[in-house]
Amino acid sequence: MKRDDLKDQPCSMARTVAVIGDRWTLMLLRDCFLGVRRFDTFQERLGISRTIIAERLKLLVDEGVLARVRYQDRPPRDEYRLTPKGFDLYPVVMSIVHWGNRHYAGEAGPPMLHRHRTCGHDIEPVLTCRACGEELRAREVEVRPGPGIGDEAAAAAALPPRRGQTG
Amino acid sequence: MKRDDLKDQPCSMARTVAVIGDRWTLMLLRDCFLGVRRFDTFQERLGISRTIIAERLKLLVDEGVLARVRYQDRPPRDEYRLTPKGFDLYPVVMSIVHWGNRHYAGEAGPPMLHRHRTCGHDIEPVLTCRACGEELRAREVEVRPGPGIGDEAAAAAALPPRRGQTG
DNA sequence: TATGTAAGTCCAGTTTCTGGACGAAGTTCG
DNA sequence: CGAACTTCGTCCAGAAACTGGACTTACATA
Repeated sequence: MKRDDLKDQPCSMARTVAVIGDRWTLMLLRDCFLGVRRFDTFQERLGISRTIIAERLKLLVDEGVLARVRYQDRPPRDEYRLTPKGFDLYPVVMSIVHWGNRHYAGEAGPPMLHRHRTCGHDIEPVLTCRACGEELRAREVEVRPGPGIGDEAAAAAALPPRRGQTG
Repeated sequence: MKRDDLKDQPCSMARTVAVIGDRWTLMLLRDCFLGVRRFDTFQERLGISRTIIAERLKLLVDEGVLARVRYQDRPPRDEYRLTPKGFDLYPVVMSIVHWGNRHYAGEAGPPMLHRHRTCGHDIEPVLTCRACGEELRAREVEVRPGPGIGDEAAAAAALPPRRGQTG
């Protein structure tokens, strides 16, 4: 398996990971949700090679996660903005942040605080089922091959033998 | 910025990404939630170098995401199981899968289906606020430096100038 | 004794990532 | 005008990570 092969796997996790499953891409997305839009701001905040910034931003634009928008003409300057598809990544980003808060905050507490404007409380995010509103727990979720799995061989290989929670 | 520097950043996203922000680590976690526990099963399903499998599993064990548990003595054999800390990653994994289902499912539909045993419905996961139960949207979340940010310089650098949604 | 299984380690070649210099296209300053 | 500045990148050579495949360990079975 190579990096690009992930895109072609009959697995939504693999396909997503092919796009955003990379240290710097995830850090770029964090900054996008914090309102960063310009190349140099990304570069200064991350402190990594401009090559990588350019390459990752290009990938995210190609995938429709970010849009390159001209914000002035003379001289021509573009900025990078989250598309609706990009905004859909908010649960991913927020879940990652929350896990870090829970397991890697020091004595003092979390480095950043999140407040829900609509209710005024500090946020503890919970992943719930749209249908019943209950919190989703791995053990209460049943996974099975779906219509997009491909052929029977793929379906057979999708789940490991004799067990199953998620995927 | 190098890979290991992420661990020391005053940012929960960076600290989490330092542990799980890697293509193969994320794919390993997918398999863990599907019930895979053995080295060779991971290797066969992912089709990548055994070196990488060993290295990533070791990292996850060192970080307390997986536990290495002996399941037979003669010959000695260990398996890898999610710890409670590892199970806490379920929202991360499920959010990633859901984004893939939403944006990368083909005509036929998603490759895998998830059913909520407790209510019987196919799952659409939603990230909600524990306090008010509403769906979390980036624009309704206010971010500010918290107690664990470190010094004032860190707090000033945490948010980009003049904007802010998440982090 | 030969073969098989589970869980790794080791190695040399390839690919990717890195920091730092450089380029392009326009504006502003003196 | 000409020099310096801005913003957004590209280019390069060295460093690091990833790759497939062979090898190792420690038992079991035939």
